[in-house]
Amino acid sequence: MNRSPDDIPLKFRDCGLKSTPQRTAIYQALVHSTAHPTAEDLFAQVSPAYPMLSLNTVYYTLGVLRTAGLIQEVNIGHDRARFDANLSPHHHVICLGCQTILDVMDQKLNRLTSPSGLPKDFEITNYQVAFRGYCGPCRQSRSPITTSPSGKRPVTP
Amino acid sequence: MNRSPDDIPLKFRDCGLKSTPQRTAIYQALVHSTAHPTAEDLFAQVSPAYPMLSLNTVYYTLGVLRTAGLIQEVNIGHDRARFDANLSPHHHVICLGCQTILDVMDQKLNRLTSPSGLPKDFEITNYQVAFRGYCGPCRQSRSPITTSPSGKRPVTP
DNA sequence: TGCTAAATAGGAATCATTCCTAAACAGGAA
DNA sequence: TTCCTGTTTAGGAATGATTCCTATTTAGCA
Repeated sequence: MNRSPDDIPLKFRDCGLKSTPQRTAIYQALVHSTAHPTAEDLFAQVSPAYPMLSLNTVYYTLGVLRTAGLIQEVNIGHDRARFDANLSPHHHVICLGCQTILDVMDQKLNRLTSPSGLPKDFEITNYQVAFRGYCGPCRQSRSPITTSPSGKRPVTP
Repeated sequence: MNRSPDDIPLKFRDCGLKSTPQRTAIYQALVHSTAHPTAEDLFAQVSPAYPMLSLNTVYYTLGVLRTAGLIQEVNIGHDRARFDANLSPHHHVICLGCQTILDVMDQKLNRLTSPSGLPKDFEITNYQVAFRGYCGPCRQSRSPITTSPSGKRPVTP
């Protein structure tokens, strides 16, 4: 029996989730994106095909998918949640200018050893490296730094 | 001339910031904490000494200090911002149970090389490793996993 | 000592996210 | 196939962190 990795309804059933058109569309949009979209982004993307779709449903669905382990939440700031259907071990590069998130699949980074000086009973389940900086276009338009208190600024660790 | 690292008004002036009692108290509270407090935490901590203090001022002050490079914002989720006055290169261990953040000063982690497969013109200014898992107490009270859609769950990278 | 721009406090506004609820629906049982 | 039941959906309202607006106060310089 041949189960394609793109058979989303099947994947849902494997996780004990009901398969609905909305749910499938939302998950599919996320799987086909590398942009780490927000709930609103996904809503905008799926809405045309499902005019009755509610943003609520997007949030609910993302919660269900995350709980099922089919997607993960990526945080680059505290402002809004972004999501990623890429479950293979990977890390992120974040542009502080345009907030773009790029995936980094670098095997070296997947072999970091547990850090020293940790409480003995702390159990690490996973880790992620977040590289921050500026992409080409943002580097250029960055000369006149507007230093408003609200403006984000890079701080070297 | 001897300038103590604890002379906060002096440090403020060095950064071109005015020194006010509220600002000093907020910064001092953050410097003396390793708990990565939220704005509200700091407000609660400083409030008793400054009953007229407004939460607004805490937010404004944190923005100013961040822009000045005296503190950094730490994000463990998108829910609320947490702050850190520890500017030496370090990383974080986050308990997914109680949301505690521990500092990790591990020299090995400060020598990661730039990841492969990055656009040539991307300029990395800093990076941070976030280890996630469960501290001792939270490991114990975790056996019956309540899998509600809203509940956070670890996802191995 | 006076001036001026920055800082403060308070209230209102914003916006992502969650909560609540009734109607619609998927998937198993009969 | 049809029925039943628990899940999912949509919409509206609520929540809560953060920001905006503004008048008053204050730090630090001339």
